[in-house]
Amino acid sequence: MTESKYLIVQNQLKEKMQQGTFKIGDYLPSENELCAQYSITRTTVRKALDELLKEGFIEKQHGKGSRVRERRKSLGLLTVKGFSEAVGKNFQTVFLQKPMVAEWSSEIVLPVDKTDLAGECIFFERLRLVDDEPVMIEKNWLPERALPLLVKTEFIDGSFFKTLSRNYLIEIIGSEHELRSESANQTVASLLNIQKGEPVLHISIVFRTSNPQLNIYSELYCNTKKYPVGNSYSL
Amino acid sequence: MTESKYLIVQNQLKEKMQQGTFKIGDYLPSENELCAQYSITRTTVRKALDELLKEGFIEKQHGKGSRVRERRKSLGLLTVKGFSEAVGKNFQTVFLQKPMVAEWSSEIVLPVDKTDLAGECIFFERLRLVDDEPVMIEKNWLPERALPLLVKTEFIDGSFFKTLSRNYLIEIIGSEHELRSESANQTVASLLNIQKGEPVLHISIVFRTSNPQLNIYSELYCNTKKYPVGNSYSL
DNA sequence: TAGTGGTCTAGACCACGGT
DNA sequence: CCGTGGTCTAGACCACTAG
Repeated sequence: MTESKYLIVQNQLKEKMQQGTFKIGDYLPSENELCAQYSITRTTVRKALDELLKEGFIEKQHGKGSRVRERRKSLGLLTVKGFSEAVGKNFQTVFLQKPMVAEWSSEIVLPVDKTDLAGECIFFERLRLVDDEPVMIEKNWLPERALPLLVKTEFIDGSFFKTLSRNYLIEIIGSEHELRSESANQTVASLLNIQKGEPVLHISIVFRTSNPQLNIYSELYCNTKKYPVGNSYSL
Repeated sequence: MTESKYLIVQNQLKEKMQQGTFKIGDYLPSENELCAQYSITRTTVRKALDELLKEGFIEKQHGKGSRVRERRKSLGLLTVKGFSEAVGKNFQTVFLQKPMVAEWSSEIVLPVDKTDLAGECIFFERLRLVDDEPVMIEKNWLPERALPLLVKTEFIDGSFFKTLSRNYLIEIIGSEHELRSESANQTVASLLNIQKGEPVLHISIVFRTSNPQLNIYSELYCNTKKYPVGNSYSL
């Protein structure tokens, strides 16, 4: 089965937006121009644009045109997307602890599966910075049996999720979150370069993956003063 | 301007689903049957069905038909599930301010549409309690032109979203969030019955609805000490 | 007024699901 | 096989935006 025409148009436009050929605020070619370019009818062009609209890539203005929408700039978490993909620019990740075998910690807020608790645990911890300012501490625990080689693996582009997908063909299929506003303790405060007692956003997550053996437990501590945590949902 | 044909079909089908003429799991009339019933072409029928699909009312099965979907799944964060559905038991809602005409407030964090700002604004504010303890302040702003009668409307089961769906046939189709951990100011602290300066979770939301004229702007302030904000995501 | 997107018609062929 | 939804064509007219 060959790819349908509207999908070709849709994906080519999407690529051009992601690659910067069409920048935020730019108008796409008009529907009639796209018809000509691809030698297809307006119905088909509109189908492609409707999909892009639905996915939040563009906005339409009657009488004017279709424009590339502004993307969310904040930390876009609480979804499947990790930090690397979410933040626009000037971000940096520092390992406070590279993946190592460790104990299951009582710091994990959400309930840990019994079967996970029964086995070994891998732990790693990272500090996320934007413009050289620390904004988030990220602690992760996961069962060793699911990813035995992780301790020796370099992360692709510094992204854990990308590494999971590329090297292990594992995808995130769901997650549970709990959010709390807390006063920073000494450790968190000094890492985030704030005063002890200042409010931080504490996010507890369990990621469910396409490998039923692999749950990922994360505790995040965010300084939201400059960079609020963002999320957007469509459909 | 007269209502477009696809909107007529869409809304009549929606009504029949809400009134139980079509129940969950039922197949809708086929596209060709709908064409005949309304004396319109398939393109127009499909436009109506596509909208219902987008809003989560139906699911389509190639070769079989369009079926009334099970209830909406939980969406992004805090989303469509308002407080009423989200918390298990022993909860209570108190109006601090019933819907009234007001000014667009600078308290709204996310950008307000120009067209919204140009018109009147309706505001209402509620306090949510669990076991008689206040846990969340919820402030809402929305354009008056979209829901002119809201100021006189009683909410169904105390739920704003349920009222939107049943009385106005409007569904939430997307949302954007920003989360911050903040120190409570005097007003927030006294309403939540905590000390000034204690950390609170501040959530800013824009809900997008199936009525393009209606965006809902919300600012939430949560005491997360006992009741963290939860969320789960699937697929 | 010219160009844009919004709606709609009346066809056509294909791919999928069940008989 | 038939009926379903999925894709697509080649037109048409309307409503909105802007010069």
